[in-house]
Formats: sequence, structure tokens, C-alpha cells
Amino acid sequence: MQLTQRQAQILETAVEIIAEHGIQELTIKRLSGRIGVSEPALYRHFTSKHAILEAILERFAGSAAETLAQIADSELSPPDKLRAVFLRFTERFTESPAVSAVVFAEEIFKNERVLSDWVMQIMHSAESRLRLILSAGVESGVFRDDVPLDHLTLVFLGSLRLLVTRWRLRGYDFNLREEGAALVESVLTTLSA
Amino acid sequence: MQLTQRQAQILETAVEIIAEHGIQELTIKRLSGRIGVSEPALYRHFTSKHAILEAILERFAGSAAETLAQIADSELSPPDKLRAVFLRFTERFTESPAVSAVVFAEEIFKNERVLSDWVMQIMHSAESRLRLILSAGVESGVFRDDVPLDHLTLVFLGSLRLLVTRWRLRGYDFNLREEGAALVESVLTTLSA
Amino acid sequence: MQLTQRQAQILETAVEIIAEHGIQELTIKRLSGRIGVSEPALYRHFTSKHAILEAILERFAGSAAETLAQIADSELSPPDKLRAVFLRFTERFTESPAVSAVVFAEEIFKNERVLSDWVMQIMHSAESRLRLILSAGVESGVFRDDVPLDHLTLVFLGSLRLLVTRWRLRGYDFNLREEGAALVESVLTTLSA
Amino acid sequence: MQLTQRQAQILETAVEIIAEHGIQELTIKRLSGRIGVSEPALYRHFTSKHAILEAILERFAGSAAETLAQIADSELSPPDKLRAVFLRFTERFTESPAVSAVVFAEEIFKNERVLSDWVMQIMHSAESRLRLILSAGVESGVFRDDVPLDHLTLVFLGSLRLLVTRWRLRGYDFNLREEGAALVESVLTTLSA
DNA sequence: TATGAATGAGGATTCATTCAT
DNA sequence: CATGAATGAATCCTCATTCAT
Repeated sequence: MQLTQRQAQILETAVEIIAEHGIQELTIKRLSGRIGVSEPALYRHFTSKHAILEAILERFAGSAAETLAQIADSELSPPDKLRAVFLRFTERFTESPAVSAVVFAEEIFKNERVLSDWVMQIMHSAESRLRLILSAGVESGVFRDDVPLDHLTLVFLGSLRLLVTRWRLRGYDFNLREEGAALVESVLTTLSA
Repeated sequence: MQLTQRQAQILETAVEIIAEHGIQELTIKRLSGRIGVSEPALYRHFTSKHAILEAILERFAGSAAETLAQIADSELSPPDKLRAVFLRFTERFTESPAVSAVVFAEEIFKNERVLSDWVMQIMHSAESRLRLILSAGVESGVFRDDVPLDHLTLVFLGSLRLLVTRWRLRGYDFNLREEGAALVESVLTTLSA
Repeated sequence: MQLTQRQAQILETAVEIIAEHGIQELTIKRLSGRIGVSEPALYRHFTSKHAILEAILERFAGSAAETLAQIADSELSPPDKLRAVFLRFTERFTESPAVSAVVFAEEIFKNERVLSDWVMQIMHSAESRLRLILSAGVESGVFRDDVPLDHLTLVFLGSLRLLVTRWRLRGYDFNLREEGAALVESVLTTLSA
Repeated sequence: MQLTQRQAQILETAVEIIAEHGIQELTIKRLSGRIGVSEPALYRHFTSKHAILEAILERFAGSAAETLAQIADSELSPPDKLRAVFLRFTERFTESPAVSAVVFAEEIFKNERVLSDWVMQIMHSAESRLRLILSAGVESGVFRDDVPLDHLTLVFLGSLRLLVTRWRLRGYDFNLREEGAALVESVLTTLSA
């Protein structure tokens, strides 16, 4: 679904608000006020607040899945694929830090079943892809095989998540890309055979 | 601050509601209804909703800090200390799963500066303690020294967090203690020298 | 006032909506959506929603008055005139059931003084004509004279109205024309000298 | 369900508003304003606007059914029973004219399925009772048998309804009880054997 | 003639909180 | 200790209507 300029602006602004103040503060009033239009105006562009949240998720889910697929299908070695994952996501979040707030805070969509299911599904598919990469690495002997695949995934993803979470909570006060690049090397070190 | 029985009940119920439906659903009405008293009754026990959230945080912060201190001060070897951390926290969460929801979702306290600062502080002090344990392990040669200490901490804490998060999102449908025990062994394997 | 095709379509659709869902559901949005044009488009054809209701009333008022005049001025005997009244109206309603909903529910125009006055006037003039017919019948000895003329009118009109109301409430699930034809015979029987 | 004083006041006021301006004007704001409390105050007494309408209907339905049952079960002759029906209802409406507006305007509850079904059921049960009374009269020879029972019912009920409707539309400007008493005699005359 | 975008007013409802009892 | 009643502020959303294009 192609977004109009206004729709894109609305989503962007909504994400900003969530990042800054949490979903509890994402109200139609605040959102419209920030954009500079009246409240009803939003309803010309989205049928409901729910639809706005849905669109946010959809957009991120789409791009994230695409990014992961791209990396997974590339010719890179497994370690380089993991580096690429870190790189691409930290880059993305650096560009629009607000997105990280929305995406890593599953809590946000908690009380809208449809949305929380969506979040689960996104996480699940991301994990599957990562597992495949790690699995390939284990088989080719670059990653250690003395640890269950699931745990490798957990360690990898957990590290990335916590780094981003920390960055968020600290008000984006360090260079996520650089820290990410450094962290992934450490993680690769620990995961290497 | 010693809690009355009623106060304890209120906190417990509040945590349950948050765990089940997110903070957005934690309303005085719902809370009082679930407890079986009128809404004003709650104000006899806490001065405000804010105070309730604060108390929740305080309680967990206290017990978590105590637990960590105990472990840190024990005679255990560094790896055993890490095992103990996993064990104690997964036990705690298994006992009252709701607590995990509240504690690992920083988002929850986001829009109350006082509370979010508190969360930050708790996390920070927990990290410091972990870093000390890891540091001791590195120096004694049981943990690898080819990776920065901060990254070791991040990997360790990130894994634990993600495991708990996953458990929450899946509706507590697996045995967190067992999975935690297994995971910590894997993590220790990857972190060992 | 001659209606354009579009205007006629608008009125027809409005009447349908009212019949199906009540006036509360007659909104410009719903109306335009059902017709398949944008909301502002309606304002090309009617100056306001009020004007649409007015036009609906006007159209029915005109045709009803005409019908009644025609019957009144015909060469038929009084009983046959009453039969004709039943016949013509039940036919009209059968053709477009929605019209009955609008016309017999004075409530619909209640909160627009102009319109509710109009309704009153229509009803009043219809009654006058009926009274004249009945009066002629009384004088010619076919209708009973032991009952005040006003009551004859009330009985006649009340029966017709209730039959139509019942038909409406039952979702137009019986043959109004046939039932009307039967009922008018019964009514005539009771009104006959 | 026993009503509190406040609940009774709310229902009464709601009925008044409907009578004066139609349901479209029955808003929580207007209702609360008229009573002299804030809008949220109403929600302490009724869970929703719907519940208010339901209660209105329930109350009338109950009393109407009771009245009819009482009359039906009395020792009166069939004609006297019909007189009593007219009397009791015109009395009731004279006491609180607003009630007539609500009850005879089925349109009012149209777009709330639950309520409109309720209206239908009330009407249906009232009709059944009337039919029984008329049937007894036909069998005992006081009412004419040259007209189907259903038509007798329709004529009787239609007359009563139209009288009340007219009274409403004219702003209650005539003495309903007296007019009703006169009308019922005429109706009885026409229905007599 | 039609539309996309916008709006002020108002809709029902929920919120945390207060106060008299 | 507890409650019933109340409230101001805010929630999401819908309304009829306007205006530039």
C-alpha cells in the first residue's frame, strides 16, 4: 500500500511521539496538533488510531523482512551476514531513532491483539532467518557447535536488542553504529569455533 | 517502607493487570474492581496511581538489588555466580510471572520521569554488579579476555533478558527455570576462556 | 420544482437509508457513499441536508395531495373512494416501501420545526379530504350517522396507518395491497349504516 | 430492578427530552445538563446511553403489560374492558405526556436492534391480549362477527394510536382522556353487533 | 460537475481524583 | 476503612459543511 505524503508524515510523527513519550501519550489530539491540523483531519488519512499503529508496524515489518532476506540471500559468509545485520539495523535506527523505540518495545502493541500478534510474527520470522544463517555457519565450521543453535540465536539477538534498548534509554547519546560494529565483533568472537 | 496487607494486595494486583493487559489497562477502576473494593478505597492505601507504580518499582528494585548483592558477596566462583543470577531471577519470575512483564518493559514507566529514572538506575546498578563478577572471572582466567568487559556484560544480560521476554510473549508457556539453566550453560561456554 | 436525475437519485437513496436504518443513520457520508460520489458532491445538488429532507417531504406531500384530490374529485361513490384511497396508498408504498417509513414516522422530522410543521399540514389536509368523503357518505346514507364524523375519520385513517406501520415493522413481509384491500372492506363494514 | 431516585430522574428527564425534541437530541450532555450534573455523573447510574433507553422501554413495557393483564383478568364485560384500556392508557399519557412520545414512536428505537426487537415484542403481546378480549366479545355476541378478528383489533388499536399521535403532534393541546372516552364509545358503536 | 483536504462543534465514554458521609 | 456520587480533563471519533483545485 503506497502512502500519501500526509500519511507518511502522520506515521513519522506518531513514531516520534511514541519514542519520546511512550504510546500512552500517542493521542489523536497530540498527533494532529504536532502535525498542525485538526483532529478530524487525521481521519481523512487513516480510518482509526488502530490503523495508524498497524501501518507503522506494517512499514517496519516490511522493510525489516526485506533487509533480512537481502542479507540472507547474499553471497556473504555467515559472519559477514551477521555483521551486515547489525550494520543495517543500527544504521536504520540511527537514521530514525524513533523507530527503535516502537519496534523493540513489544509492550507498545500489547493491548491490541491484532498488533501484538503481528509483532510476534515479525520477531519469529526474523529469528528463523537468523537461525538459518547461524546454522550455515555452524556447518561450515566457523561457528561453534558446542552450543545449541537456539542459544546462539538468543545470544546474538539478545545482544543486539539490549544494545539498542540501552541506546534508547540513554536518549540516543552514543553512536549506535559504531558501538554496534564493535559489539558484533565481540559477539562473533564468542560465537566462533 | 513496610507494606500493609492491603497495600501488598494492591501492588500484586496492579502487577497482574499490567502483565495481562499492559499499563494502558491499569486503571484505578479496573484495579479496585479486581480487588473488590471501591475506587476511592485505593486512595486510603496509596496517595495516587503514580505512588502505586513507584511502589511496584521500589519493591522489585529492592529485592533485585538484594539478590544481586547476596550473590556477588557469596563465596561462589564467577561462573557459579552467573548461574546463580540466572537461577534466582528465573525462579523469581516463575513464581510471579507478572513481575517479569513489569520489570523488563521499561516502556511501562516511560512517561513518568521519576519512574523512568528509577528504572535506569536499577538497570545501571545491576549492570555494575554483573560487570564486577565478570571482571573477576576474566582476571581469574575463567572468562575470555579477548572481548571487552562491557560486551561480556551485554551478551550475558541480553541473553537473559531476551529469554525472559520470549517467555512473556509466549504466555509463559515454557519452563523458564529449565530453559534458563540450559541457556546459562551455553552462555558460559561462549564466555569461557 | 423539477428535479434533476441526480437530485432524484439522492432523494431516493436518502429515503432508503431512512427506511433501513432510521434518520439517525442518514448522514451525508453514508448518503454520498451509497450513491458513489464524494460528500461535497451532494452540495452541488442540494444546499444542505435540511434541503434534502425538505425535498423528500415536498415530493411525497405533492403526490399524496394529488392522489387524494383525484380520488375526491372522481365520480366514485364514497365507499369506492375510500377503497381507492387504501388501494392507491398501499400500491404506492408497495412500489417503494421506503417511502412509508419516512412518511408515517413523524418523529423523523421532529427536530426541524420547518419540516415538522410541514408534516402537520400534510396530515391535516389529508384528513380534511377524508372527512369530506366520509361526510358525503353519511349524508347519502351509506355511512352510519350515530358516530361523529371526526371519529369516523380517525377510525379509517388509524386503521390504514396501523396496517402500514405493522408492515414496516415486520420488514415488509406481507402483501400490503391485499391486506389493505381486505382491511378496507372490514372498515367499510363497520362504518356502514 | 428497583430504580434509585437519581435513576428515576434520569429516565424521566430523558423521556422529556425525547418528547420535546426527538431522540436525535437526546445526548448525554443535554441530559446531564438538564439534570444539573456533569456528563460523567450519568455513568455512575447507567452504564451507557443504550442502558438508559433500555430502562425507559423496560419500565413502560412492564407497566403496560401489567395494566393490560389486570384489565384482561378483570370481571368487566368485553366492551368495558376496551373502555378500561382506553381510559388507563389515556390517563397514563396525560400524567406523563412524554411517555406517549417515546412509546408510540417505534422509530425512536429503530437503530438499536435490541431495543427495536423489544418494541416489537411489547406491541405483539399487547395485540394478543386485545385480540382475546375482542374474541370473547364476538363469542358472547356483543361484537360483530362479520369482520375478521384481526381487523377488529387493528381498528381498535389504530384508533387509539392515532388519537394519541394527534395529541402529541398538537402539543398535547386537548384533553386526551375526554377525547379518548368519547372515541372509544364511537369505536364500540362501530364494532358492536 | 466533482473531489481531496480540512474544520469547528459535538458525540459517547473513560480517566484519576475528591469529598461528604 | 470504606463508599456513593460527583467532576474536569481527556479519550477516540463523527457530523455537516467549506474551500481550493
